[in-house]
Amino acid sequence: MSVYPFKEIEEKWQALWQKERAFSARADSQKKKYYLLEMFPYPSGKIHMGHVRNYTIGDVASRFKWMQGYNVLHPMGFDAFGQPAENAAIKNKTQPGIWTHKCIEWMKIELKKMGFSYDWEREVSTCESSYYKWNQWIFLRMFEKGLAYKKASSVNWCPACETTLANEEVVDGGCWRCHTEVEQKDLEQWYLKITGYKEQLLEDLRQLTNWPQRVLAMQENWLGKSLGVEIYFRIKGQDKTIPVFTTRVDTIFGATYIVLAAEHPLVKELIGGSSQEKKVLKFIEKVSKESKAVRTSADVKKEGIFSGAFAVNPVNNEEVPIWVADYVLMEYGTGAIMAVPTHDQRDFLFAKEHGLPMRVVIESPVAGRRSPEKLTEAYEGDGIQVNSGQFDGLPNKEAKVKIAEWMEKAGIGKIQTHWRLRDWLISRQRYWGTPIPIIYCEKCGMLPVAYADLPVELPKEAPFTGKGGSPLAKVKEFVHVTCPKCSVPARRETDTMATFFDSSWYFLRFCSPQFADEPFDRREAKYWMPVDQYIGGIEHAILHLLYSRFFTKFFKDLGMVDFAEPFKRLLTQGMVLKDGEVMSKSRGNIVDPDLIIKKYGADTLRLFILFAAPPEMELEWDERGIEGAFKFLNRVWRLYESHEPEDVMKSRKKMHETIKEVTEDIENFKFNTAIASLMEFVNVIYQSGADEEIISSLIIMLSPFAPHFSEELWERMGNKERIYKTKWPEYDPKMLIEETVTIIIQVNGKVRSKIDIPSDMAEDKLKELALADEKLRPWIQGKPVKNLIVVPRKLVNIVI
RNA sequence: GCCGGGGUGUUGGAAUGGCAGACAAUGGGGACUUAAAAUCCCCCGCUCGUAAGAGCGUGAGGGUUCAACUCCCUCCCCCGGCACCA
Repeated sequence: MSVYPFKEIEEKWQALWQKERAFSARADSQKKKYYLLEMFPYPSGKIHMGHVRNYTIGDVASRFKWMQGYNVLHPMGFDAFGQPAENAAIKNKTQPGIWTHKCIEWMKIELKKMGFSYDWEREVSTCESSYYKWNQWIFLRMFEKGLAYKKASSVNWCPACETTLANEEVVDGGCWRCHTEVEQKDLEQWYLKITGYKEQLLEDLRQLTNWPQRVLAMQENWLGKSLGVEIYFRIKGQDKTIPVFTTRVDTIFGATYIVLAAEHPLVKELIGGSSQEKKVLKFIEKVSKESKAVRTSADVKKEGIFSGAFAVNPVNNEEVPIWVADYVLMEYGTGAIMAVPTHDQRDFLFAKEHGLPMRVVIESPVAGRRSPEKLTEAYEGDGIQVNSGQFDGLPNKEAKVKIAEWMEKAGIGKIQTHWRLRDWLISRQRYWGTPIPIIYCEKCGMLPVAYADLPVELPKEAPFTGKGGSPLAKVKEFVHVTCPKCSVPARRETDTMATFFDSSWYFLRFCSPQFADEPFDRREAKYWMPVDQYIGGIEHAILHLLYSRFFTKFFKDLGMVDFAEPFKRLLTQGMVLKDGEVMSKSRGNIVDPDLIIKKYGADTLRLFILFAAPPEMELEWDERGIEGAFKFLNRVWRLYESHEPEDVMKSRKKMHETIKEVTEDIENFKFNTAIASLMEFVNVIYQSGADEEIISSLIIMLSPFAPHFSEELWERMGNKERIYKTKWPEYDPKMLIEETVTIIIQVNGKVRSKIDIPSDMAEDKLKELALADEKLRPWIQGKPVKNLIVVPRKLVNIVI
């Protein structure tokens, strides 16, 4: 088989692009900028198909924008801090820094083999002190503003990684990295007050019209804003109230008892001296030994005990018993609930178990009025208010608002907004991360490191073992400092920052990667930002994208940027599957991109991965598809070797059509159909021949997809200028106008005939022709024509 | 349960409300070849039919329309996010 010499060609052009600094970008206010960014990788040492897909999608867009005359910023770097490097270093008895640098070098080689058009002069690695210095700088600014703070609380703890985790890093109750079940631990830790931006984070989602719906939905879910009412239940015979929180204030008239969490501080006061005291205390002790998981598990029976006290429902002054139960948790809401057994399934089960009263207050439009005794489960749906005083007869959704407003006015409740979002825990008890720039002095307390003293360098060596707390705490030279205020011996903070801190602003650093005064040069950022197109995996839909949005809003408040959202458009590419499953080491179904490059070349791999599915959809790996892409490139290669200038009118027309389609498709990231159009174009050229112009346009349009291949043919055709600098072709709209068009003729919407007519034929004439069509005779003969619809240049529908 | 995205040939996937299945993969046939591979050309949704052709067909059922994969309603299934959050 004679195949084109892809190996030589690819090596040749990769070297030339590098030598010519082909894709280095410079801010230029005269030129329209385009900032194209793909999520930078963690330097594992090897690229996988997910990277190949992500970066190929970006590369096509980048090359296309260059050719359209944009000033393109297309940088690449490495998210280089993090646990895997530390674990690998432990395993291989080396230093994470050494290991990481090696990985970066290997990875760069692989990325270069793919022919990606990066501006390598802007490369950054987050593990360099020239980068993490600015993490510390940002942290200190946040500290000044009260947005970085330390507090003791119950935190997520991964016992395998021996470190804390942010809420966003807990997936299905397990560590996002190693899936070990996460425990709760009481620790004093550093937090970032992301909740200070919750309203904006939610509000600004509406600006992000070019983000995928599902990402917006996931972020909205995560922020979790819910409207509710805090209701005050007076305790009978006492001058105290119990606040409860509800999102279903429409069911308040059905609240027949209230429940306190076992840990609720009021419990002990309520039972003091009562006959119930001993029993309740015993119950509390029992509950305190149960884990949260058991208490909130759906299949474990809810246990509880009557406190002996009563409260008064403020809407109807009804006395209701106060219970203590395990299914109510102190962490949620106020640690106390109003129980509406008819309209909340948890309360229903509890009430049945303990023989508590029930009252229906919302009538289902389907089932109608039912007595509580007949209920087999709570009705949690919508309906009409009953037994609800002046609100009877209202739809519950309406009543919800009215009741809330009425209660607030009467001073018996307060409308409240609850959020799911919690502050971001950033302390990690690991070595390979940015040191938190804080000093503790026995006299002066907690002090920030002075800006002039940044960076706080991560010591080159530390006794990291993955066990036994922060490794930095064991490095004496690191820990022991003198207090910057009073000069007595003091010690440094020894936790490091979560690595998501590093990646929350790297897109800004790329604008001015060597800038030495601040994290980024404001003027450069003003020119390049926001990112016009961001591309990455859906797995970052919450974590990284939410944190980056938060940082951007913070920079805006500091006056460092003048925009609130960092990423204008977002594309989340689908995963690469093999045999219907995600490619992963543990499944053993990985296809190594390097082997494919060796066998077929990078251009073939790029072409296949773009052709096999639209970017945002899952892609099933198919070796035969690779063959197909390879065959296509060879077919184009032979075309160049032997094209004949025959009667090329047909090919020329097709050329203009193809330019239109490919241009529009690339703009809309529909690369699979863009490639399909190019294949059609080649098929037409095989039939009808081509001249220089036609071949040139084909090669140019192919170049974002298969850049080495196209560059080579372009040169062989005698062009001096590189193809990556060539102007993207434009089509002539006149060439798209057909002289004759095929008209579909339908009878009652079914295709019965087709005719070719001059495209400028008058409508009346067309109608006449259509009605006279021989093929239609059996269908319309003897039947009156009721209606005749003509869609110009497309079809005629005869309604009979 | 709530929110979001999907469901089209043997397969990956195409179709501003206007010829369903572009382009490819698989399969079949032909040309070239001593032969094979490669290459070039042709065919390829299902049913009936020698054929011409007809009927059916985009998860199911309704609706709107001259015309529905596309818009509306009800339902089923798959994927993802959130969830005993009061």
